[in-house]
Amino acid sequence: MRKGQNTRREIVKGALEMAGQVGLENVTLGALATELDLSKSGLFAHFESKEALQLAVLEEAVERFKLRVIRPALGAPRGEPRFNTLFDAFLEWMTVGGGDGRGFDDAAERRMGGCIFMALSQEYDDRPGKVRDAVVQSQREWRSFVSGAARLGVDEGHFRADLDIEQVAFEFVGIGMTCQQTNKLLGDPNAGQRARTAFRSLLARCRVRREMQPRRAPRVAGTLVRGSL
Amino acid sequence: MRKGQNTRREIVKGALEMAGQVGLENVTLGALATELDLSKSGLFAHFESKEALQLAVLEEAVERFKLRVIRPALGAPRGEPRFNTLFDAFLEWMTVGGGDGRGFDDAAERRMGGCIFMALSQEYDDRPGKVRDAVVQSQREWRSFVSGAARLGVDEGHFRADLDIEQVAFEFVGIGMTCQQTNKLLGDPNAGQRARTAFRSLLARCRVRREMQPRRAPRVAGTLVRGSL
DNA sequence: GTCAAAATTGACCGATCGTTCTATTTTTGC
DNA sequence: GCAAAAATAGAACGATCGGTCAATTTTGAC
Repeated sequence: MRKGQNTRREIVKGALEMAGQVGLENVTLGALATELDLSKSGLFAHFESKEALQLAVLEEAVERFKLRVIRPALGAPRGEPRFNTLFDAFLEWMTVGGGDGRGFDDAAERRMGGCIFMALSQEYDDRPGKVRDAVVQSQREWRSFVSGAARLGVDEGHFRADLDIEQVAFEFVGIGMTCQQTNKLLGDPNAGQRARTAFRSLLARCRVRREMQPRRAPRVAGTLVRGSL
Repeated sequence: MRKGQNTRREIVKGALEMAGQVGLENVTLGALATELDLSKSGLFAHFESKEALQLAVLEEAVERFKLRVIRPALGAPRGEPRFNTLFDAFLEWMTVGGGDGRGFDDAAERRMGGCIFMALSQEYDDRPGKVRDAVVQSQREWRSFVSGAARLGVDEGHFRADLDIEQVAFEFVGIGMTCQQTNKLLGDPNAGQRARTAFRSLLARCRVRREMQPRRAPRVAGTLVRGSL
C-alpha cells in the first residue's frame, strides 16, 4: 500500500514551496490543505506534529540540494574543475532555486526562487529546537563539503599548499549569499555576473601566492609577505 | 503632552527586539503587550495597524544602524581609513547587534545579536508590501553608501582608478552576511577573524592592480591581463 | 484643583491556529 | 468481490490572531 506515501510527498513538496514564500514556521496546515485540495485533518494524519512536517520539508530540501549541487560537482574531476563546477551549480541553485528534479515545473520553480537554506538560517538562528538543529547540521555539512572540494584542489596541486580551506568555504558561501540578496531582494539582474566575478577573484587567490599584499611598485618583485589567503 | 510618545518608543524597541528572535512578521501584539506590561488595546492604540508598527520598527533599526555604523565611518578621514572604519563598525554591528545606543543594556543586546536587516532581507524577499519596499530601500541605500566609501578611496588616490565600486560593495556585504551565519547559526567564535581576513583580501584588491589573474610562473612579470577587481 | 485631552483598559469580534476524535471513503491483498 | 487496512473527511477543541469600541484612568496646562 503506497497511496499515502505519495500524498505525503505531495504535502512535503507543497510545504517546501510555501516555506519559500512565507517561511517554514509560517507554513499553515489549513492553507497547505486548501492549496493541495485536502482536508486539514487528512493532511495532518501524515505527520505526528507540525514539527515533524517541518523536518520532512528540510529533509526534502537537502535531497534537492544534493541532487542539484552536490551531485554535479561529484561528476567533475577532483581539484579545480570540481571546485568550479560546484560554484556554478551553487550559483544556479541560488538564483533559480531548487525544483524537485523530476519533471520540471518551471512556473513553480521560478515562484520558489532563491535558496531556502538562507531563509532557514535566518529564521532559526534564534529559535531553538529540532528544526534549528537540523538546519545547523545541514549548513555545517555544506561548509565541510566546500572546504573539502578546496582541499582536493590542494591535493591535486591546483591550489596553494598552505591554503586555508575553511576560509575559502567562508568566502565561497558569502558570495552566494550576497548574490541571492542582490538578485531576489534588490532585483539586480547582474547579480549572477557579480557573483562570478567575485568567485574568479577567490579562485585566483586559491591558485597563486603573493597575491594578497598590495604592492606600491608592482614591477619590482621584491620581498613579498605571504597572505593568509 | 508626551507620555504617549515615550511608550510608543518603548513599544517599538520591544518589537524590534522580539523581531530579532521570531521575525518581524511574527511579532504578535498580544505577546508584545504582555512583555511590556500593557494591555493589547493600549498598545495597539499607538499604531493604526500592525503594518504601521512594523514600519516603525524598521525605521528604528535604520536609525540604530546609522548611529552605530554610518556615523563612526563618517567620523574617519575619507578614503581607505573611512573604508576600514566602515567595515569595523559593520562587523561589530553584525556580531554584537544593534543596541539602542543610549545606556547599553548588555543583556538585551546579546539577546538580540545579529543584523536584523539580514533577517528582514530573507523574510520579505517574497512578501510584497510596504515593509518589503522599505527593506529594499534600506538595503539599496546601504550598498550605495558602501560603494560611495569605495569611490572616495579612489578619489583620494588610495584605491585603483578603475575599481568597480559596486562589485566592492557586493563583496563587502557578502563578507558580513557569511560572518553572521558563521557566528550566530554555526556558533563559530572565529567568524569575526574570518571576516577580517576576507576584508583584508578585498582591501588589497582595491589597492593594487594585476592581482586578479593567476600566474603559472609568478617570478616572470610577463603580460598580465587586468582583472575587473 | 479643575477639566479637557490623552492614554490606557477590558470586553468582544470573526478568523485561524495546531491538534484530536470519530466517521466515512478508498485502496489493497487475497 | 470481499474484508481488512489505510487514507481521508468533518466537526470540534481551546488558544490566539489582528482589530474595534466604549468606558475608564492618567496626564498636563491653566
